[in-house]
Amino acid sequence: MKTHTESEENYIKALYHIGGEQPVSNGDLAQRIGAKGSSVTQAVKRLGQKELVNVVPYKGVQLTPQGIRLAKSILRKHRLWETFLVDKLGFGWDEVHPLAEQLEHIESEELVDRLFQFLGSPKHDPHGDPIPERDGQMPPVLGQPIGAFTSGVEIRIVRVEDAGSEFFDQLDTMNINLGNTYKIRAISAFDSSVEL
Amino acid sequence: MKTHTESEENYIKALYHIGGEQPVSNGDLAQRIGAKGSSVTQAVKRLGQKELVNVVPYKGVQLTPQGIRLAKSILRKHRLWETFLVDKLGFGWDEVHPLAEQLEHIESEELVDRLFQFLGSPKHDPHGDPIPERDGQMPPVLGQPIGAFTSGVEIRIVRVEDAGSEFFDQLDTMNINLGNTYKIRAISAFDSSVEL
DNA sequence: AATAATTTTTAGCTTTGCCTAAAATAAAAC
DNA sequence: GTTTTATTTTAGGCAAAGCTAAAAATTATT
Repeated sequence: MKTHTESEENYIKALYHIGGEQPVSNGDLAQRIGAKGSSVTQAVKRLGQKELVNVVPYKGVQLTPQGIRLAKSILRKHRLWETFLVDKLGFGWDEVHPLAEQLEHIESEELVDRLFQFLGSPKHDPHGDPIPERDGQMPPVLGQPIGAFTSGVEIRIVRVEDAGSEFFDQLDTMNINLGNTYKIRAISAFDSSVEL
Repeated sequence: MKTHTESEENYIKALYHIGGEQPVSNGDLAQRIGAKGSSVTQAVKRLGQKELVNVVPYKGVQLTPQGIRLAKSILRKHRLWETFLVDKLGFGWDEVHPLAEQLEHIESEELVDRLFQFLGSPKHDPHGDPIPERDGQMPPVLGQPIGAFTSGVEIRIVRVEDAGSEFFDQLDTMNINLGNTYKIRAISAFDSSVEL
């Protein structure tokens, strides 16, 4: 596995995040990366030459099998580091993302393997998201969307999907935490917001 | 504390390693970095504009107080990560340098503080080198150079100075390890090599 | 189907960081 | 104290990544 630049890895990650194995538009990618469309056009051209993506001009970009493998290995590192930061260093689960974003670019197979061991071979990260295995397999996603439940039912929060830090802050001030159990008190018919 | 590129940090680190607070020649720096002299000239010019070094053309480069502070903070991170890799992940003390070289560029004061705590506030890294404190103070250097002892004396190895991996390999095959105790059997008058 | 609006690409510029080759300066040797 | 040698700097190139502004292609609207 060759060595990639941080920027390249960020594109691969973004691609996987937005579209998974499906094609993604230039615009969506640009927005996610936080760069202008013209920069993205160039970037994906470079990725295309490295066989990490297939590019159809004016149509979209799609990860190749190689690209998917890389994306998963980055995700694996990201989620392992998040687990480390929370479980071992005592960070809050809602403040580790930016740090993991740096750590995920460290390259060393052995480091990842040892970290995995050290953390007790976790299957899910502190947000409840599945950690890809060495071979790219994905553990099952935990739980069900909160909208699947009805009023009065008791639920335990096992996963909070990727969201902006404002949402995390809100959960924080509302004292809602992963792992806790709540009872659904009411569900707004208007905007589907849930009262716990 | 602004944010610096990885390359910049590598120059600062190299400068501190070769010359400490003293000026360093373009050539020495080039050799250490593994780049050509012309590249170094440019690089130090950039560092000069950021007030990290003082440059006297044709004469040498010297770290400013700011530069020294940065150098120490990088060294602190480097040595803390090495400690982590050895103490927690079980790496050999002679194989962690390249990894620490990547990890030392992760930027987060809080991460460093928490890591320090997690490791039990260590004063020295796995090679026996002092870990700079938060404020830049340096714990005392352990032990004395092996040349300071005479034949027949019992010594314990507490520190192995920065050396190439060939030297580490040699120690490995000779079964010499940090922390172990040995008796000096003979000292060669010819090349000062020591038999343990 | 033709025009308008949106999206994507191309063209050209900027910075970082490295390179080679040539010019300038400093150090060493005669 | 010149001259030769070694070191350092300048000049000009190249690749990665970003930008803006203009051109081209696609999609949407009448």
